[in-house]
Amino acid sequence: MAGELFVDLVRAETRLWNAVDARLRAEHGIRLGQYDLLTVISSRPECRVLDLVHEVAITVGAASKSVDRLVAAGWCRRVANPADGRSSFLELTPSGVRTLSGARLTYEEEIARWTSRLLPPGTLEELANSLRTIRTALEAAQRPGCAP
Amino acid sequence: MAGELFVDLVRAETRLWNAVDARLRAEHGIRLGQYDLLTVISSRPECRVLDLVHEVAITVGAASKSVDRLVAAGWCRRVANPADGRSSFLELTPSGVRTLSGARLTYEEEIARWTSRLLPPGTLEELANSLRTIRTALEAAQRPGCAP
DNA sequence: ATCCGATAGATTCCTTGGAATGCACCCTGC
DNA sequence: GCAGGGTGCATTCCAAGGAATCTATCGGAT
Repeated sequence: MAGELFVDLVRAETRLWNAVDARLRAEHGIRLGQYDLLTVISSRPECRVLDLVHEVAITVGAASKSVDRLVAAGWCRRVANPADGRSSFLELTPSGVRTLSGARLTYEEEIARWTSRLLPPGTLEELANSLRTIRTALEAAQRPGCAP
Repeated sequence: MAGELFVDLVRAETRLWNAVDARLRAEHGIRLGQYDLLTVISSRPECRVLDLVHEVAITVGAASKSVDRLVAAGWCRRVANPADGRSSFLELTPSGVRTLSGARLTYEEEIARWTSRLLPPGTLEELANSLRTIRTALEAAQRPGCAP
């Protein structure tokens, strides 16, 4: 039954998310969701709100409000997009860069604790490949213009 | 880097959750989170609110309110626990049983579409094993009385 | 140049989850 | 038996996301 695999996927993701979130909040004062968004912003040259939407699969409204919070926290700012007056480019502030790089070790360490330190290298690699395959297939299907 | 695996895990889970949720809502009028809870309740003989909390890793308050909604939807009821006046046992109503079994095919089918129909059997099995290993390790660590 | 549909995103309302509090009820020591 | 701490759950308050609406802007057709 595929359903059992799905339940394990959901439970593992939930608990791993909670574990990483708890450590990031306690040690760096940042939520995992925010860390995630900052990472996306920092890795894309001219990142807009819509790019966050497509990357993390939340609604436009939620993304817009999340960015508001990142801006309020001083980690991010909106700069005018000269080529399109409707949108802004998002970029990290120096404080955002510092927070992100300061939290990275905790992030990687806590994840490694429950993945690479738990599974042998070959198994780990196959896990990574399988998850990427599933992710890629879903992203391709959920991209604009796929009604059925 | 373990972080990349984690991102793929989160993105795959989010999008797979959304895909299954959308179909369950459209075809059976039930949210995936509710389907999940009903499944847990139906699979445990004397299920209490706290059992849901431990199984799906949400807070007591959230679980209590989720059960309220299941009751309001007519899928579930609380029956007095004769051995402990503080708690109730949760059980499905006939309508809950019908809804659950009616939705099961959609659930399994949509999940299979992105897992067993996407990966060869051996890879699939190893994916299931890895996820279960990670889940089990996290559940063991997050169980009552594990402060560090 | 202007009109019109499409797009980016901000805003509003509603639902849901987390954290903290309150309140029975259980259980142990005395 | 009855005080006092612990437990199970409901409730309250607040933060965050989804859906729908609204506004400004873009881009193509005329």
